[in-house]
Amino acid sequence: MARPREFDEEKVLELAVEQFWERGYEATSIRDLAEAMGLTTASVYNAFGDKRAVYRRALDFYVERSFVDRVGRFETKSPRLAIDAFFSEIIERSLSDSKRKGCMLVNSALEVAPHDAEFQRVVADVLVQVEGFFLRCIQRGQEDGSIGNRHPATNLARTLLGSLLGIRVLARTRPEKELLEGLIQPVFALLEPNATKQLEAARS
Amino acid sequence: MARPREFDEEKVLELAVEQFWERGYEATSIRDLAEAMGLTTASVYNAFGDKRAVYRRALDFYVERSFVDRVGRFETKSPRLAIDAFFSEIIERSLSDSKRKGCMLVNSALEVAPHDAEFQRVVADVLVQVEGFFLRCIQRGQEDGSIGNRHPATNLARTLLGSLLGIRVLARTRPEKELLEGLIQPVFALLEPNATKQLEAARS
DNA sequence: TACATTTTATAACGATTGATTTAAAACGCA
DNA sequence: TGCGTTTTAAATCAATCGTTATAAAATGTA
Repeated sequence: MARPREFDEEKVLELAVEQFWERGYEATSIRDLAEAMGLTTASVYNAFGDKRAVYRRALDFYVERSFVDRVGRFETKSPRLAIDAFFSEIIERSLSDSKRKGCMLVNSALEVAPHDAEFQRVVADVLVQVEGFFLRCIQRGQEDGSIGNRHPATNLARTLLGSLLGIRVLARTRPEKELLEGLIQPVFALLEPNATKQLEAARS
Repeated sequence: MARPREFDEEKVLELAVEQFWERGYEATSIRDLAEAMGLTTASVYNAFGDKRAVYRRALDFYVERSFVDRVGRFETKSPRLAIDAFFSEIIERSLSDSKRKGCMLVNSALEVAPHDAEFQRVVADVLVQVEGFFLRCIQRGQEDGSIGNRHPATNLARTLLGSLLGIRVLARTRPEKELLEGLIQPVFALLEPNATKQLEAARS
C-alpha cells in the first residue's frame, strides 16, 4: 500500500538515546540527531514529530532500559543484596563511563524538567519509583531482621535515593573509586541489623 | 583619556549569573544574556570576551558568593552546628527556589564540565573544597567528642557531600520538605556522638 | 579646542537553528 | 501495468546563532 520504512524504530531510538545522553537536549541539533540515527531530518520528523518528541521517546526508552529493567532484576533478591547490587552496579557504571555521560534521567532533571511541566512529571515519577524500590527493600529487610529499624524505612529510602543522585553528580567531575565507595559506606551502615538484645538492654 | 564604562562590572556579572543560572549555558543566547545584563552584545564582548568567558566569570562569581561565603560563615561555629546550619540553609533554599534554578555549580557539573576540561577542573575543585569543609568539621567534632568516630571522617565527609548533591538534584523535580528533611535525618544520625562506655562494653 | 582612546549603538556577517517543501523512489493493491 | 500512499532524498524556509565591523558618543589630555 505504501513505501515501507527502511529503519527499525527501536534501533534508531537507541541511537537517539546515545546522542541526547551524551550531548544533552540543547546542544544536540536536529542534524546531529538525524546523523546519529542514520536518518535524514525529514525521516526524523515524519516518524517522531519534532525534536522534543524524539527526546521524550528517547528518555522513555532510557528509563525502561535502565531503571525498570534494573529494579526488576534486583527486586527478587534478598533486601540487603538487592540494595548492595544496585549501588555496586551504579558505582561501577559511573567509574567506567569514559564519555562522562552520567545518568540521562539526572541530566533531564536538570536541563529539561525545570522548564517543561511534562518532563518534570516524568522525571519525578521515575524518582518516586526508585524511592519505592528502596522502600520495599528496606521494609522487607526490617521485617526479616536483615535491616535494622533504628530509622523509619521511609527516611532510609530517601537517604538511599539522595545518595544515588549524589553519586551520579559527583562521578561526573570526580569519578574516583575511593570517593564513591567511601561515600556509600556509612550509608550502608545505616542498614545494619539491630544490635543484640543484650546491647539493647545496655542502651536503656 | 577615553570614554568611561556606563556599567559596573560586578553588577552586570550578577545579572549574568541570574540568566545562566536559570536557563543554563546552551539555552542562553548572547542576546538573552546582553538583555539580562542591560548591555548591548558589543559591550558584552568588549568587556568579557566571548560567551564562554562570561559564563566562566559568572560561575566564579556564583561560587564565591555561594560557597566560599557560606563555608566562611559556618566554619567558626561548633562542628555539629556548622553542618546542621549548612544543610538547613541548603534545604531552605531548595524549597523556596520558585524558579527551580537549583545550584549553578551542580548545573555546570552536568551541562558544561563533561565537555570542557577547564570547567571540569573548576567544578571538581569546588567540590573538593566543600568536601574539605565537611572533613574539617567532622575531624574537629570527633576530637571534641561531639561527633562519633564509628566511621572514618573522610567517609563521613564524602557522605555529606553526596547527600548535598543528592538534595540539590532531588529538589529540582520534587521540592518536598518531608522528602529532603527525611533524607538527611539518617545521615545526621551517623554523626551522633559515641555511645557511653557501658554500652561500648556491652558491644564487645 | 583638537586629539587619542574607549565605549557605545546599530547593523550586519556567515553559519546554523528547527522545521518544511518538493519531487523522486518504493511498496501493496487494483 | 497503473494508482494511491508513504518514505526517502535534497533543497530550502525564515529565524536565530555567536561574533564582528562601522561609526557616533564620551571622556582625559595636549
